[in-house]
Amino acid sequence: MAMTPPTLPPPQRRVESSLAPPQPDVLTIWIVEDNDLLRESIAHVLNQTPGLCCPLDVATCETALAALDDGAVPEIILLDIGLPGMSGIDGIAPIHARSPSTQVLMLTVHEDRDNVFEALCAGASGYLLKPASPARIVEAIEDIRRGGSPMSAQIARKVLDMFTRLAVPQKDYGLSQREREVLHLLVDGLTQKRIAEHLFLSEHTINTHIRNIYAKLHVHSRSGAVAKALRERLI
Amino acid sequence: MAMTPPTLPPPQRRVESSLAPPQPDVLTIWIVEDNDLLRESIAHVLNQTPGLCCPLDVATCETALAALDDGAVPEIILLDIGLPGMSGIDGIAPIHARSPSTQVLMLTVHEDRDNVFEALCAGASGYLLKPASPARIVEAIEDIRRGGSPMSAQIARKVLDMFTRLAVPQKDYGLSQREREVLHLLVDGLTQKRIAEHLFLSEHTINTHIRNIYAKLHVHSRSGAVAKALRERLI
DNA sequence: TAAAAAATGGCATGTTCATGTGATACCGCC
DNA sequence: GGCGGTATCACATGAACATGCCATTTTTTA
Repeated sequence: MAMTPPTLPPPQRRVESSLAPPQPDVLTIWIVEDNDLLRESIAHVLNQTPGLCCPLDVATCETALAALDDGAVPEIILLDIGLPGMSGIDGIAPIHARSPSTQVLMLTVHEDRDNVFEALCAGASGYLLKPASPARIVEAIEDIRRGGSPMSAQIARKVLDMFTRLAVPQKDYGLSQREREVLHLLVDGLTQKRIAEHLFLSEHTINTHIRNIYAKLHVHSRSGAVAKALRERLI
Repeated sequence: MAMTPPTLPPPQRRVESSLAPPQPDVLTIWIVEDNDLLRESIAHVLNQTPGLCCPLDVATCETALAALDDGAVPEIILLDIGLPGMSGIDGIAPIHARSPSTQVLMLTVHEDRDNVFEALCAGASGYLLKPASPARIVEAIEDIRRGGSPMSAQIARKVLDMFTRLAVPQKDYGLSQREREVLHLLVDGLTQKRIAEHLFLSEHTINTHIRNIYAKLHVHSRSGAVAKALRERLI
């Protein structure tokens, strides 16, 4: 089991107040992994690496969440996907709810593409295959520190596919600059009068623009224009 | 300049009809790169690698498109981002228009994140930093062959961010079944009257439903309801 | 430089909408 | 049995909208 006390002393002060010289840019990393050996070995690797620090390693999401509730804010959490109780995937959202700045790096045995992908969708910053060499672990953490998301090419393709599927063909209806502007305000729900006020124009002018937008988009109502604008990302 | 004849003989038959023993799963790769030395050196690497074959290397997109027009279908095209004339990014769409199955691997000198990202959005399958070691080149191509998208962790994060930004939280406004039905028809641009006809109900009833929808979504107009429905995927 | 496109403004009219204020009826549930 | 939610229907009214038809000015483009 995890050797974590039910309640933690404020952990983020531990680095600064420890015996070691103050390290302003030491990365605080937690590990959530139910395999005790693996967890402790990773923790050891991290604590041996200059610039990294692993003050907390636990076996369940619930324990880690409790620690977050006590006010600790790690930069990174290594989170096993296949945990007993609350799974790693389910743990991502509550972690981010408690500490939005914390980046979550998933740990997974096999490159289970669906699970990894789901984790990334849930907000994970990347993943690490275990067992990973110490070098690979540190490399992944460095990737994250530099604002990257370590993942295999296969997973990257999956994310990319999902992304480009959402990217709509982008038709061009020949809207002018002004018309796009008015359309944007239409989508925001403004009335003709409000749009006129907002753009310092006559209400009649806006009316004309709206007509032209309708003609170009082949619609006959605000709803139609708004729907088309949002669906085809014209705004 | 590129040493490519204006018109090509059907290139995809060259492998099978060559002196070498037939290789059913040889990958055909083209290179589009204006640096002659680099291009030829990559071509050399590819042709030296068992299972890979580079029958065409050219200096401009236009030349490659002409070759595609002649009916050649490479599995992969290595495409420089910074080409004179038509840029690599602009070349992706016409390439896919001519040969949808061809995967495009971008070549770029510096990890110009915006350009690379744009290329991926335009349909590229990954990218390769140049100069790349022969091993790295072959590795990237193998990634693609296995259905992956080689990219750095930084770029992966960018794609991931863009993707998760599109994934909306999915709030629940407590809409009833009927209300969702009406909302859907609203999004489709129907008037109250039409909706009433469509559902065999009184116009008054639809009016009431619309009011209730407005109240639950906290909006005061059709446009507002439509915008919220589309933006938050309520439909 | 002439034509085309965009931006601005106006008047008029019938239509549709948003909202206030009702009513009746059904259904699940504590 | 009563209470809350849903679904249905009704009348009324001022506001907003869609559309027809028109004119002037500026900017862009051929």
